[in-house]
Amino acid sequence: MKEQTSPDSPLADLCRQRGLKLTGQRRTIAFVLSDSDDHPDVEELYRRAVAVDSRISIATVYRTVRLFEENGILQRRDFGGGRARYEVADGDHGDHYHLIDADSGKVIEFENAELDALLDTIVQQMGYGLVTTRLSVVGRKKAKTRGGN
Amino acid sequence: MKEQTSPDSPLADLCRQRGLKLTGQRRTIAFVLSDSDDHPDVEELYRRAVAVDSRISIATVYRTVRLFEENGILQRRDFGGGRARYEVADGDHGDHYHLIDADSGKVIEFENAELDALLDTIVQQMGYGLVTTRLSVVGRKKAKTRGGN
DNA sequence: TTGTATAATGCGAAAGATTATCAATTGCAA
DNA sequence: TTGCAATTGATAATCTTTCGCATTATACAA
Ligand SMILES: [Mn+2]
Ligand SMILES: [Mn+2]
Ligand SMILES: [Zn+2]
Ligand SMILES: [Zn+2]
Repeated sequence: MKEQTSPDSPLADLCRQRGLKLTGQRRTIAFVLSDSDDHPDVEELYRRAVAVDSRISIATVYRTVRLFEENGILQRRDFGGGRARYEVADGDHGDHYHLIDADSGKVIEFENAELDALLDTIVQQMGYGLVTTRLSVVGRKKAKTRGGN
Repeated sequence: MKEQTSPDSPLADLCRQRGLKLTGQRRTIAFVLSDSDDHPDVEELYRRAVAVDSRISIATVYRTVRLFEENGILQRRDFGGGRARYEVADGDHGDHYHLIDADSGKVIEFENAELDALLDTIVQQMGYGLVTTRLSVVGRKKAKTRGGN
């Protein structure tokens, strides 16, 4: 008789690899995260998790998100607005950056090797080793056609 | 008979130029800000302001800091830690960036024209005009000498 | 499988930063 | 100097996140 409420997911496996106890709630939150390709805040994660398994409290989402971040499974982002937002940590490949549409708030990801290198060089020249880069740019869509949307 | 508690300052002049009513509290906060070359949070600004003129409440510091930011006089910074930090807005010259020492928390400013240009180019190529750059890097001091401090 | 030690959860309270409320005060234009 | 809208101080409210603690579930050994 199966009782498992949420399927396993890549993040659930990561959980095990880190030796974290895999509770039903964590499995559900891991599933929701694996299934997301945006940058939800805790409130939004909670909504998505409850839709999968209603036996979850927001306190556990807060706790799990923190645990996952401490274990390198999640990355916390700050796009302003006063609440933390989360996404699955980049694997091996380089970090990515975020462009926020000033009008819509939409978040657009981008990678740029030159930027990676330049930041590293700058920090090196200042006598430091680069630990973390916190970068997001806010932009406004250029009107390509007159009277454009 | 003079009653003016705080001297005028570059920021106080800016206040007038923007048509903002120049109250005693604002003059004091403007003076404190002009006098600072670091990145104080509101609590710290409050301390410094009270040292100059005790007739100031923290609510007014919050209000003033917000007003100044909305008027381009101040820039709000987020170095993590949950509280906003402030500094006088860069005048004409380009923005600067911040390197945070991972161990001491010390904030080191730097400018880099190549970085300015690269960010602008990247955003342009994505079809946007650059509005704001939010960038800070965390670094750890390289040991230059063995056994170094 | 069953039992147990331990870690995790749910719920509400607490904390910490910032904003809102509102009566009293003040800057400033007339 | 007056008048009045804008600002202030004190404090309550709000918002996000963390804590405390009794209850429950997981991992693991018997
Ligand atoms: Mn933030
Ligand atoms: Mn912050
Ligand atoms: Zn992203
Ligand atoms: Zn600075």
